Amino acid sequence: MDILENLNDNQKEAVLHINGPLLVLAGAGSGKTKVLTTRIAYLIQEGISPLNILAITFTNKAAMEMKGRIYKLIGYTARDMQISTFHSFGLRIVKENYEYLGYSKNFVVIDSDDSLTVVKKILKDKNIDPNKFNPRAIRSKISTLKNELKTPDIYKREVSDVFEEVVLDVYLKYQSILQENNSLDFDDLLILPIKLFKEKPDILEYYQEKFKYILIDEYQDTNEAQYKLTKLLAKKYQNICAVGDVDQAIYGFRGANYKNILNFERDYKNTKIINLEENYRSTKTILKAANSVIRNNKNRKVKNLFSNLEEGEKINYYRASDYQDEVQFVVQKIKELAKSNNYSDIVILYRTNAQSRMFEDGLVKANIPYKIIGGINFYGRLEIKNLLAYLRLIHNSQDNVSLERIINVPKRGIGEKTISKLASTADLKQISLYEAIDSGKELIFKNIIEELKAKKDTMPLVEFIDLVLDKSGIRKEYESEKSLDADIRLENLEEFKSVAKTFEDEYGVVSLEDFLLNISLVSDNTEIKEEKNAVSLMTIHAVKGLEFPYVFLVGMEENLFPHANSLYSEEELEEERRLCYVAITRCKKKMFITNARIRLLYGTNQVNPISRFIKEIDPDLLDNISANCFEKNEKIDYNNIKEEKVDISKNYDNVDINYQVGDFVYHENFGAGKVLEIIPNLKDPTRTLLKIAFKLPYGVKTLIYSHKNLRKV
DNA sequence: GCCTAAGTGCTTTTT
DNA sequence: GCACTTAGGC
Repeated sequence: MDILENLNDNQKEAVLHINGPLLVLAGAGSGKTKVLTTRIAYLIQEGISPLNILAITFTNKAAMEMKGRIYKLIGYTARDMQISTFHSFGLRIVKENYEYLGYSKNFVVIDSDDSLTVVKKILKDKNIDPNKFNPRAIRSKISTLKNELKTPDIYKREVSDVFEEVVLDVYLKYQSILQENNSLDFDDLLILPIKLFKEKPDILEYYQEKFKYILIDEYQDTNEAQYKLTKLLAKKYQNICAVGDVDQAIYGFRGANYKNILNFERDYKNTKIINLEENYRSTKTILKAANSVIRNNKNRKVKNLFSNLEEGEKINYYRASDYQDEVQFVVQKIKELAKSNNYSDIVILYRTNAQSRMFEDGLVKANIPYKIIGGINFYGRLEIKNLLAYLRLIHNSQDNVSLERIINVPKRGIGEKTISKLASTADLKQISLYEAIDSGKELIFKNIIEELKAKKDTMPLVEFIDLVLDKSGIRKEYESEKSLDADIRLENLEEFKSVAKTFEDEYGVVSLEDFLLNISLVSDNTEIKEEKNAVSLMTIHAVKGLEFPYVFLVGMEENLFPHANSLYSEEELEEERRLCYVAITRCKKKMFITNARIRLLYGTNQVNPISRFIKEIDPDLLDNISANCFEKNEKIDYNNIKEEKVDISKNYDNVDINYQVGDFVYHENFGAGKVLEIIPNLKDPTRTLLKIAFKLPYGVKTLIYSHKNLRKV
């Protein structure tokens, strides 16, 4: 089989380039993954050992996908090469060099939840008011600093206000706590290898020899640490192939710097640059829409991405009355599509995870199978986190964070007092909390852990997990509760066992250590419940790299998308726009864009303007559909009226018009309505409220509202 | 130490 | 709407 068969000239050129730096600027849908995978296959075909190849992606999903495609091309010869995310690559390096880095063998990797817990604890110990200094903000600042490779020492020099002083203070303590607990956070997985490589040239050289051929996907999304890490590794042989697209840089918020890709030529002499500009994915209409949006970014290199596919259908744009209407529209359209397509051809994309729930409800009611990708993490569930904390503590008794989490789970009558007593003993003797336990109810707990510790290597993983569930009392607690909630938790624990089972099946006998380390980097639960034919729901960030024939882009309102937090920064706004570009370019055949006139957000009804991104799309490409309103003199069915208040705090306007009950009115956002009641405000007549019935596509809704944006008809 | 009720503040996106 | 925190009664 000729692996070069289906490539165009530029793609072929990229594949055939073996030695020396190569930069592939690959527009959306231009066959980027194809180039990467074929190139790897070609390298191996040309006699380069798979052991010498390192390919780095951003998500586990992308890594899996890439592996699969290479296997398809050249079979399992490819098994020996390293395809992983930056973080799992970092983990590998740390695992191979933990001693030099000052950790012991049973180190654990903590997730961002745990690191937040650590920050909160530090604030408490230092008597810093978490209401004044937001723990999340502090954690995220520390993470940013770490990714910028700024140690506390370096940061000290630039601290300029109280918040930063607090950050510095917490940062120092945070690092020492992690070290004491023999645990690393995600950021350490990038920084520690860099530290190692800088301090130990011989070790660096070993890895340079090992990974002579390096491929980096989504190079525009690398942050300082990732950039440094690659640079160190590629320095000797310069056989680095970076693939990326500046227009798809969407991780600025976590320190990614798209300029890394622009500087590639400067960093690596004699770089060969290849542009991939033909899009094989989307119809002309969709590509034009994407281009018309991204064109509004000032900070970009103009490029010419084109499609030779058919013109295609126009983009459907539906401006719904409210979120329920928006959901109904989407559900309706999905039903229509499902007549001649698979559910798996359809994706619903939103800006924030919080938006997923209402679509989930709608799909459940309509009996449409769906899967949510990302969002509330399987491993983030309480029962799973607790079980994991047990496993971690059994594995690493230095892990104070895990101990505190579960010493009283299920309830054993151990409270704050006992823990602080333990903490002071531990502090005094310079030992861990676990080691400090010597009496009382705590000792019973310790004995359970000791017993489990002794058994951990004597049985298969799944059996051991069962044992932990039994001995800890977790299972019994949920079983005796007999509520739906408890049943779900038990089910999740069973699910966790099947994760372990799959892991064992794949790798043979595995140690608790390997299992824990492996699991710490898996964040998305997509692979756990493999639903074959289902509509996908995910954030736009999560959809990067994927494609679907039918795409619903929902919630296209100002404040939501672009998100309220990014409205005041040109940089962030451009990132939002790139995000929109990513969303549109996922679509192969037909796209649907929706928004809602009233949106239930944070518990109140809000009214948001239409997203600027919709306005940036050439109107000729859009097919507008709007919600119907009701006719003058139409009878209102008062039996089925839902009454809702709109957040009217900003909506007062001077009142000149005298409305009367029964008047027909028209409102910019809600459409036609009828005045049902006038609610006077005696203190301030300009603040008179009206109770108005508005007709929405699925029924009548009553809103209490001011006069703003309202007129008589 | 546990439980409940009431109060508070906030929510972008991910490894 | 929610998760999270706090106060107060048991």
